[in-house]
Amino acid sequence: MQQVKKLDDRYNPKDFEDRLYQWWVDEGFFTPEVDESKKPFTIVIPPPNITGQLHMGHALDNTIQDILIRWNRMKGVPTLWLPGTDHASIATEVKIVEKMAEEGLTKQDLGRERFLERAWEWKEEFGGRIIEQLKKLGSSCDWTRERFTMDEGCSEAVKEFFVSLYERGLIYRGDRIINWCPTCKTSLSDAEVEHQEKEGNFWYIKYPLKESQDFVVVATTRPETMLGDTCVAVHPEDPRYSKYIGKTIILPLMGREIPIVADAHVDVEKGTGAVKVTPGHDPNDFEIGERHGVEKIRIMNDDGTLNARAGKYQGMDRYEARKAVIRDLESQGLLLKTEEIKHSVGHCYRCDTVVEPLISMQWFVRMRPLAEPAIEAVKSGRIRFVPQRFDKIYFHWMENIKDWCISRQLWWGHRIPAYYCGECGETIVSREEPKECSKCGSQRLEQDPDTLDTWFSSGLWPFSTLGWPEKTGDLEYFYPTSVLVTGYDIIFFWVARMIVSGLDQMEEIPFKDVLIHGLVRDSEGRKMSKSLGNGIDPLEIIEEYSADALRFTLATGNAPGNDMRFYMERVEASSNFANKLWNASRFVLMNLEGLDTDGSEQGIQELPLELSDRWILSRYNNLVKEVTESIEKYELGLAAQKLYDFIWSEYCDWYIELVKYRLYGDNNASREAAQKTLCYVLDRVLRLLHPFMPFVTEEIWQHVPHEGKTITLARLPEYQGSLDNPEAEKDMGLVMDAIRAVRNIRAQMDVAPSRKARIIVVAEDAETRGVFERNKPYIEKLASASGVSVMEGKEGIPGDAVAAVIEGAEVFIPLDELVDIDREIDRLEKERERLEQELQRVTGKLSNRGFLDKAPRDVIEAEQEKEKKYRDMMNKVLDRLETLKR
RNA sequence: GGGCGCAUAGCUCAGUUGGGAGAGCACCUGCCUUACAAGCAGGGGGUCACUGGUUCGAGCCCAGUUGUGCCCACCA
Repeated sequence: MQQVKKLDDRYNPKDFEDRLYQWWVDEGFFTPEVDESKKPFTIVIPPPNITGQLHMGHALDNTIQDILIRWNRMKGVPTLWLPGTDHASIATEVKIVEKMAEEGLTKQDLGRERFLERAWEWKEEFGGRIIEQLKKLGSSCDWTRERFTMDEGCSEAVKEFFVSLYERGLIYRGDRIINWCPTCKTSLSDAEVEHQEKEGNFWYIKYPLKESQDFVVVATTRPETMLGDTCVAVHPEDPRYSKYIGKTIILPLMGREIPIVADAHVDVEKGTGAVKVTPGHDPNDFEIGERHGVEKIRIMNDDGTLNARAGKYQGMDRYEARKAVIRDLESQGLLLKTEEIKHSVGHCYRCDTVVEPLISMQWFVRMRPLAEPAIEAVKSGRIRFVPQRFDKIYFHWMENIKDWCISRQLWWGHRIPAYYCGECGETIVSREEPKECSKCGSQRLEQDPDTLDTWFSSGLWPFSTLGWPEKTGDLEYFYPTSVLVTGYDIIFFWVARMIVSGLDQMEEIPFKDVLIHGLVRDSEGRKMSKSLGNGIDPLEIIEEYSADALRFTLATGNAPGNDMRFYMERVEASSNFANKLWNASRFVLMNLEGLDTDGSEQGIQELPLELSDRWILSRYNNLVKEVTESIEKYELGLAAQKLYDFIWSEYCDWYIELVKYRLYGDNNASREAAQKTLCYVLDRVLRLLHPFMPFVTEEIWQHVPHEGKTITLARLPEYQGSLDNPEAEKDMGLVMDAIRAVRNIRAQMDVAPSRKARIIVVAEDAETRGVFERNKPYIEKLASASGVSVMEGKEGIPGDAVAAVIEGAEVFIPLDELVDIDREIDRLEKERERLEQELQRVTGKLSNRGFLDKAPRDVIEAEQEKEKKYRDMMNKVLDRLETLKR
C-alpha cells in the first residue's frame, strides 16, 4: 500500500527534473539486464561532436530516440541506448588551432605530440559538455556503456577495418584529383563539399595556334587554372574544329606548347565547343588528360597560393592570380569577352572556404564493390527507411558512388596504419606497428602522417561500440541494433557508410529501421545557424519551461521526415499541458480520502461502476490501442496528440467533472468506484505518456497509488477487450449531447451562470429515457440545472420553454420571462438549415444506385442510421418552429 | 539537367488502410464554478493550390499545371 502524499501546489519542474534524473542514473534503471530469452531493443546514439553544444537538432533527434527507448523499456524488453561522442577530427582540430592562434602558436610550433596532448586536454575539458546537456533533456542512455570514437576499442576497430579492406584490395593509395580546402589544409571527401550557387564570370580567352595567325577560343570560370593547361580538347566530330585536331597551341602567359586533342567528352553545345584542359585541377580534365597522355601540372600550394609551376604568378593567392591573369590576357588582347553567369561552386562544409580540386597522393576506399550489398540490403527490405521515400536518395547515391578519399592532412584522428620503408620505399599496412620492413628488413620505417576521415570511424559505430573486433557478449546480444534515428542531412555521411561497413565486417545489417527526421527551423522557416544568430538554445527552453515541455513540443505537430518550425507558443502549450496534468493529478490525490488501493485494481470491472466510469474506461482502452499502434509505426506525433486530447478533453474536462459530486457525496460505494477509476486511468495514462514527458509523469506517479519502484520500469498498459464498452460510449454520448445543448442554449440566451434552470428531457424511446433517468445528476451538475425531469411526451411543458433537439430526444429549458421568441426562432432556423444540409448529403448517397450496390454493408447501414437520426431531429425542429410561430 | 518534398482555418501544422474537414495559437462572448485564469464554458472562421482522371464516393489514389523549398550532378 503506497502512502498517498500531496503534490506541490504548483507544477514546478525545476524542483524535480534534475533530482529524478540523478535518481534514475544512480539506481541504474537505464542499464539493461541481458536476458537471452528475450530479444533486445537497441539504439546507438548518433554521437555528437565533442566540439558541439546541444542545439535543437540534437534535442529533436534525442527526444525521438528517448521516446522509442523508454517505450520499449516499458514493454519489458531489455533495452539499450548506447551513448557516446565523436572526436570530429576536422571540427575539433579547427577549434584547437584557433585557440592556439590566440596564443600566437601554430601547429608546427608545437609539433604533433604536443598538439595531440592539447587536443586530449581539450577533449577532457569540453568533450563531456554535450553529454551533460543530453542528460538535462532526460535521455535515458546507459551511461555505463558510454563510448568515444577515439577510445581504445574504437581505435582498434578502425585499424581492423582499414587493414581488412586493404588486404582485400579495397583500399588503395594514389595520386588522384581530390577536393582540397586551403583553409583547413586537408583533403575532403565528395560528401564534405557543399555546392552553392554563386555569381561568377565566364571568361572567353583566345589561345593562339603555333606558327599561325589563327586561334581557338576557350571559355572558363577559373582563368588562373590556364597556367596549368596541358592541352585543349574539342569534339572529334565538331566541324568547326576538325581542322585543328593535332595542331599545337602556344599557351598564353606561359608560352608552353600544348596539343589540340579530340575527345568525345566535350559538349559541342557548351561554351565555345573548345575546352581548356587542366588535368591537375579539374576532375574532368584529369580524365581527359589520362586519355591523351598529357602532363598533369599542379600549380597550387596547400594554402591556395600558386607554386613555382605558375611562373611569374608564383606566390600569389589564387584569387589574386585570377585578377592578374585576366589583366595580363586583356593587355595582350587575348581576352575576347566576359559574361556574367551563375554557377555552383564547391565549399568546405566546415569552414565554407571555396574548395580547390587538385591532384594529391591520398588513400581511397574502392566503394563500388562495397555498395552492391548495401543496395541489396535496402532493396530486399532488410533495412527499411522511414519514411520510405528516403530510400530513393540512398539508392541514387549508392548507385553513383565514387571512391572515397579517406586520408586527411590532420593530426587529430586515427592515424593511418600504413608504414613506409625509408630504404626501399615499401608500404606496409598492419594492425601492429612493424619493427622492420617486410621486404628489405630495414628499420627505417615511418608511419603515414595522415589521419582518417572522421566518418570512417563513425561508420563502425553500431558495432565498434559493442566491442568489435572482439567477440563480446554485448556484440553478440545487441547487434544488429533495432533502429537508427537521424536527420536526412547525414544519410550519405553516416547512414550509408554504417550499412556498408556493417555488411562488410559483421556480415549483417547494422540496424533494421532508419527513422529519418527533418530539420528544426526558426519561426520564419529559416535554418537555425550560428551566423544568422537565429538559433534557439534548447537549454534555455528547458530552463524557462521544462525538459518535458521541450520534448513534447518537438514530438508533436509534424509528420515524420518533414522539417518543423519552432514556436515559443507551442512550447507554452506543451508546458500548459504538463501543468494541466499536474493539477488534474492534484485533484485526484485530494480526493482519495479513505481509499485503500495500490492502483492495480485488476478487478476494476467488479466495482459498482457507473456510466461515466464505464465510459472513461472504454475511452482509455481505445487510447491504449491507438497510442500503441501509432508508436509502433513511428507516428510519435500522432500518439502524443492522442494522449493530449484524451487527458485534456476527456479525462479532465468530462470525467473529473462528472465524478465530482460522487466524491463529495455520501454514497461510499459510488465514491470508491469513482476514486478507483480515477486512479486506475491516471496511473496508466501516466505510463503511456511517460516516454514523451518522463519527468512530470514520474513525479506524479510517485505520489499516486502505484505498484513498483519507478515508472521508467513500469509496464505499459495493454488493450483489454473487456474494457471496451460501445454501449457506455453511446449512452454517455447522449448525456454529453444534452449537456452541451443546454450549455449552448444558456450561452446564446445570455442566461446568467448563477441562474439554475429546470431541465426537461423528452424522449419517446423508453431506453433513451432510462439513460437520462439514471444519469440525471450528470446533467444537473454539468449543465447547471436545478432539476431534471424525463418525460415521454410534451404535455405540461410551458410554451415559452427553449428547446434543443438532439439525437433521440428533446431538451427543454423553461426560462419564462427570459425567452426572446425571435431569437429562439433564429436559433432553430439555423439548426434547421444545418440538418437540411446533412440530410441532403445522406439522402443523396442513399438514393445513389452505385452506392447501394458497391459500398460495404456497414457503411450503408451507418448512412441509413444517420438518415433516420437526422430526419427525426428535423421533424422535431420543424414541429418546434411551428409551435413558436403560432 | 535529374530526384524528392510542400501547397488544408488569420498564423503554424496534423489528418497512413478513400466513407460525415481537425489541433495549437490568434479572434469574439460569458465566467476567478473549492485541480488548474498556465483555467472553464460557448462561438465565428476552410470551393483541403489549379485542371483532368479513376471510383458509388477523393484532402487522401493517378496524370498534368502553377507556386515554393530542398537534395544530387564532371552546367569546362
